[in-house]
Amino acid sequence: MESQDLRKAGLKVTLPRLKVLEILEQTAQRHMSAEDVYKALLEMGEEIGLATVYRVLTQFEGAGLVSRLSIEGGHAVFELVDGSHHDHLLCVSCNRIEEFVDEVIEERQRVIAAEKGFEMTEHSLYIYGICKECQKKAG
Amino acid sequence: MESQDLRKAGLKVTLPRLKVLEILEQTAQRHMSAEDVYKALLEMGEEIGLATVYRVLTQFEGAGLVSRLSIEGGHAVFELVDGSHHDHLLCVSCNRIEEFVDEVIEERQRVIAAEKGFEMTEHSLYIYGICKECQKKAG
DNA sequence: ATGTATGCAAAACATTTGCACCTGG
DNA sequence: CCAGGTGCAAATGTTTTGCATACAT
Repeated sequence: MESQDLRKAGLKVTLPRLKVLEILEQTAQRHMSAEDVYKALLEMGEEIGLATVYRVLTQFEGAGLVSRLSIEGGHAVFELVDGSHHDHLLCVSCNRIEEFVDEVIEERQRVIAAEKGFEMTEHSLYIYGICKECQKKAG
Repeated sequence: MESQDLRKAGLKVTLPRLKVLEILEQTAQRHMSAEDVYKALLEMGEEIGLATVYRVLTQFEGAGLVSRLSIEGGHAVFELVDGSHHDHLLCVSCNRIEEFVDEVIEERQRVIAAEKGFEMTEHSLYIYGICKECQKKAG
């Protein structure tokens, strides 16, 4: 029951919010831009404005339901939060996104922030490259 | 003689390009947005259009003279390339940017990319936090 | 000369906002 | 009923582009 998630997050349970959450949960593609979500809603037959999609995603981010990736190249990409922190590997050729966790890197980041006198609030790590499939295609 | 750098990069030596390069080299602030560079040019009395600043910075990036940081929050920031790779620490309160290099992280990234079958082309790592000075101010 | 580079204004783009209307609790 | 949510269109902020003019070689 997703309405619980919304209520828990202090958000009124409305149709647009439920539908956006549904899209994020049910779409195979785990990482979606606001535009992607908007298009998915249209295909689903829901008449929800793009501005609302942006508002809802931003609220979800504030509520910790969703996190926003800041990838190179214009538009933001969102993913459902599943509790576990992770970083991303992006294929520059096919835009596939994979996730990984590396405790060694996490620890080094803490050490570096401490050395520089920073109180770390968050961090973002993206590795860009060409995935296995695209390497094959390119010969 | 900066004109050499431009010629070496395959760029015709023009006044706007020389001036932008000069700003990047002589400004205390190592990390500048296009707008920052544009304002610095105006203060210097140079009548160079913002569009040109963008074009020049993009060409410099292509030529490897400059690198573009993709920081959260809208506008891109540029820095002169000095040969050494490094990552960044950003203060979310005063926007100060510090640099660091960590060979352990570099190596782990290579390993992770290899494990996932990616041919790594580049990576970006930003640690966000509150710097020492801002911690003091905030009490 | 002549192929590029520049300046300006307009376009493009992702995202945000103002406001009248609608809706969930 | 009423605070809060939504849709639409217009505004925003950054970056890009078309085109006529100016410049480097």
